[in-house]
Amino acid sequence: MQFSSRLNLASHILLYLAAYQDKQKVTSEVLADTTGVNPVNVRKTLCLLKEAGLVQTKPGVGGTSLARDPKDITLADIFDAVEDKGTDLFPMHQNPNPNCPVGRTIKDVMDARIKVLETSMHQEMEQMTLEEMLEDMNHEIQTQENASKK
Amino acid sequence: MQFSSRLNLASHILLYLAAYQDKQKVTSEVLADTTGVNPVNVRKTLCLLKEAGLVQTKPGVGGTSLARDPKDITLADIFDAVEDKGTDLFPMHQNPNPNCPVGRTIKDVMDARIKVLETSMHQEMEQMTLEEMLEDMNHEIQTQENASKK
DNA sequence: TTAGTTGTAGTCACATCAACTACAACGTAT
DNA sequence: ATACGTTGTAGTTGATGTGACTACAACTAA
Repeated sequence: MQFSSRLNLASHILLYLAAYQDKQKVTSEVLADTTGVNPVNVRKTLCLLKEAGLVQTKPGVGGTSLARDPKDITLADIFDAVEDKGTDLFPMHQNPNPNCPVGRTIKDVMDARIKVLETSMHQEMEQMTLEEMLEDMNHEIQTQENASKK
Repeated sequence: MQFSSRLNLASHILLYLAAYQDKQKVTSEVLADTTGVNPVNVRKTLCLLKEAGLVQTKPGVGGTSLARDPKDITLADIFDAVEDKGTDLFPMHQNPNPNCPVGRTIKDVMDARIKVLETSMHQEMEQMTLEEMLEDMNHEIQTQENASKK
């Protein structure tokens, strides 16, 4: 019915890094605090981001930082890093009847269309950079601060 | 991580109806046979399709038929009928820290982007009609038959 | 009244997810 | 050298969702 919350979690982590990595050491404990997610799960997600070349971590000493400039990280990169590419977005029911013409061809008919949907969604995500998201976030924070001053 | 198989199941059912409803009485047993899915679950999906005004069923006597012309049924109609519109495609992690500027704003930043993705996918689905899918399927069946004759 | 069907409640097994415990491996500071 | 804080990872637990299935009331035509 839906994806895991990992895309949102990973985006949260990367935005936090973009905003704070120069000001403090960002450990999995720190990220667990801002995200409200268990530090172990933070580390699991960090592993996926590291494998995808989006962050660097320092074993032993601790701390994580972005491996690329925020303008060179897109939501598609994050999606590909944390979502399992092997599983279909819309899974087929398992045993369509091969003796029925419809049962025999349904998979091909649906797969072609689902692929279009996935490609379209992926292309949209490629247009969304972390830098842009950071700007949006800062603007949002400004708006909130101004509102609370009044 | 993924949707249920209901979109594929519902599409299978509607394609079967489009192909066979004039030739035979299509009961949930018949649909269970072509889809390989339990008749009870077929009926549950049929209920959703009926509520959405895509099919008609005859209680007592039995049998299901399309309530609209295949060219007036899109994949978006089917999606809306069987997928729960209340739940988000990408759920947010539950407890982002409200005392952290990033935790406070992450939901707004992500929601805006996810909405773009969902809208884009929905618009693609609106372009895909059942009639078109039926043509594709018939073409596929033809291809298979020609291949097996040789 | 009988037969076949729909509509729906409820159980079961299984898979996935996220929280969590536990601990080995690592690197720095003292 | 060793103590400390951290990462990386295995494994358990509880919650949730899915699909197969049983059971049965309600319905309609013959």
